Parts: sequence; structure tokens; C-alpha cells
Amino acid sequence: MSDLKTFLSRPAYEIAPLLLGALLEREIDGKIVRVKIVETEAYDQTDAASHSFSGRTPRTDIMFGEPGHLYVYFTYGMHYCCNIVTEGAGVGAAILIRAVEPLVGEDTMRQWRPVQGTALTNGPAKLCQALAIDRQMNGHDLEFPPLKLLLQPALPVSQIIQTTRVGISKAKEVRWRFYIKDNPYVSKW
DNA sequence: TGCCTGATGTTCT
DNA sequence: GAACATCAGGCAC
Repeated sequence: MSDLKTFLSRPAYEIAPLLLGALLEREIDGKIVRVKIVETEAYDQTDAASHSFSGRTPRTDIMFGEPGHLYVYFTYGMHYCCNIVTEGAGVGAAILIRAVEPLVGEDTMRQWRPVQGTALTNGPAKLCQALAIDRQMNGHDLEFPPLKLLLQPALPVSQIIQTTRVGISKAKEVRWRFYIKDNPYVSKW
């Protein structure tokens, strides 16, 4: 198993803070876009707010698969959100990418999402639009183009804030949301 | 500045 | 048929 998949073969709530600062490299129409992950949320099957809580279905099949793949779902009739699958095959766990910071190719991202300022990527559905991620990317292996996850050294604990999650109706008390302190791209919700 | 609501499709009960 | 891991725009203050 690759280093990336070995790294991700642990509980989602352990990995979620470690993914802060990691990079995503996306290739769109031959152009490279690189962003830094600044906000994550962990979900697993013991968690009533998780898609995998009620068992494996055709929709959540990816979450129960091999770690290191992308789980893209469609929600509220208009939005995509993307998750990184963690733990082992058969365990329904994933980490929602809630916000990223543009590093390279911001112009390309604004072609897909023509807005000003941090609204480009400061929410889970927004970053999917800016990175041109949709259902066709569901199940993609993050070791390969056109979307790669590049791990970085863990951030100092003093830079990481841990809170309850947002935008959910169940299991609100679970403190599995992590974000980088003082980063302007962290979502306001 | 902050609350409220409409848009809209997929999934599961 | 209802719920939903959202967002943007409108209106009140």
C-alpha cells in the first residue's frame, strides 16, 4: 500500500487535523491549480450526521471502499461537496473538505467561479465549484492526476482550532471540525 | 450586519 | 414524500 493510503488508514477524527495544511493539486484543461486545505470535518459510521451511519448504500459505497479516494456527493439540489475517504475497506469514514486557500492558478479557479475575495473557496460547495469537481470525480484515486493530495508536515497544535461541526442536524455535539487559526478562507458557518 | 428563505436533485423511508 | 454535511439574495433593522 502506498504511503498516502497507509497514512489515511486511521480513524477520520485522527486524520482530519493532520490534513490541515496539506495541498490539493488539480489539473483543469491543462492548467495546474494548487490549494491548501484550511478546514476539515471528520465523519464515520458511528456518527449520526454521517452519510455512512445508516449503512452501505449505492451512494455511500465509496466511503466504505479503499482510503485515499474522493467521495463526491450532491446536496440541496445544487451543490457538490468533496470528501477524502479514510480508514480501511469496509469502514464508512471520510473527511469533508470545508475550505481551501488558493496558492497557484487562482485565475483558473475564478473562471469556474467568478466571485471576488475569499468567497472563491470558503465553503465546501464553493471549493468544489472553483476546482471543477463534480460527480464524475466520485471515487477518484487521489494519488493520480487530475486531482492529487499532497501531504505536508503536520501543523503545530497552536495553529489548529477544534470545534463542533456546522450545517448538520444530528450529532451536533461531536467536536470533529478542525481549521487553521486566523485563516481568512475558513468558512464563516 | 444579520436573519430568512427559495432554489433544486438525489437518496432513502 | 421528506430530508438534506449549502449558498446567495432580499429585506429588515
